[in-house]
Amino acid sequence: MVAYCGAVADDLFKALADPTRRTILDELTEKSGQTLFEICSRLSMKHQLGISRQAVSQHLALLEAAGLVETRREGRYKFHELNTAPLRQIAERWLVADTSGPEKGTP
Amino acid sequence: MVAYCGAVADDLFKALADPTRRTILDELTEKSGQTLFEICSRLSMKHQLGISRQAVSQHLALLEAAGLVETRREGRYKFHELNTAPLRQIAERWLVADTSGPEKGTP
DNA sequence: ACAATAGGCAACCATTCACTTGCGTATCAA
DNA sequence: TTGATACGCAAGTGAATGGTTGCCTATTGT
Repeated sequence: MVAYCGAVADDLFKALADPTRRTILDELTEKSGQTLFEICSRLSMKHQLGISRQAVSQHLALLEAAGLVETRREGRYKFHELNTAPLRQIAERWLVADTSGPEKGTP
Repeated sequence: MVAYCGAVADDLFKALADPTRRTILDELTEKSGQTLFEICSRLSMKHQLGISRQAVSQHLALLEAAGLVETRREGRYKFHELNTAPLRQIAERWLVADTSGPEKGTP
């Protein structure tokens, strides 16, 4: 089972590489099911991010491609919901059978 | 406690954004304490990565800056060891208090 | 019907990034 | 000492990335 090593993992890690996208995930964690404008407002108000609507839209598209965000349309509104499932693969890739702390200095 | 939201997290996620660096982490997971040339050989042999020594060195520098790799010199050899500690922050950031599966379709 | 709202598409620009190339330094073996 | 090994530093290059601007479509309210 090496599914997480392919292009899917690439999309996932690339999506997480940007601080703005991580902040969007934070916002969706706090309140899932927000519209584009709602996310824009929160980024501007709470995080002082002077960013255009289109920029946020592109970020959301990347997050959706990575499977971290799922969308649902209702009329002219499009709601964005967080999906944390892909995140579970990350830790499992390198934390396999290693529940101990970091063994730095040889004791 | 928002330490994982700062520049440290930025280094961490940027380090994980590259597939070659993730492969290096895989190799160090399999055998920790490899030298630069050893890593180069493995990338070339096992993963068919036609990449220069300097490129690998730069990747290792990034991984070290992210705290994922720690080094130790012995003579002219420099051994690279994996440190999985920073990875634990990732899951904790968005998987907080959500141990259930992904609730996609409402059942 | 008409205007306002919510969002999408595409081109362009500036920066960053991965990688190479070339040279330099330190350690070890002969 | 001489040469080979292991690694570091720095500049340059091409591609990818984040962001903006401009225009377009669809839905909603009056």
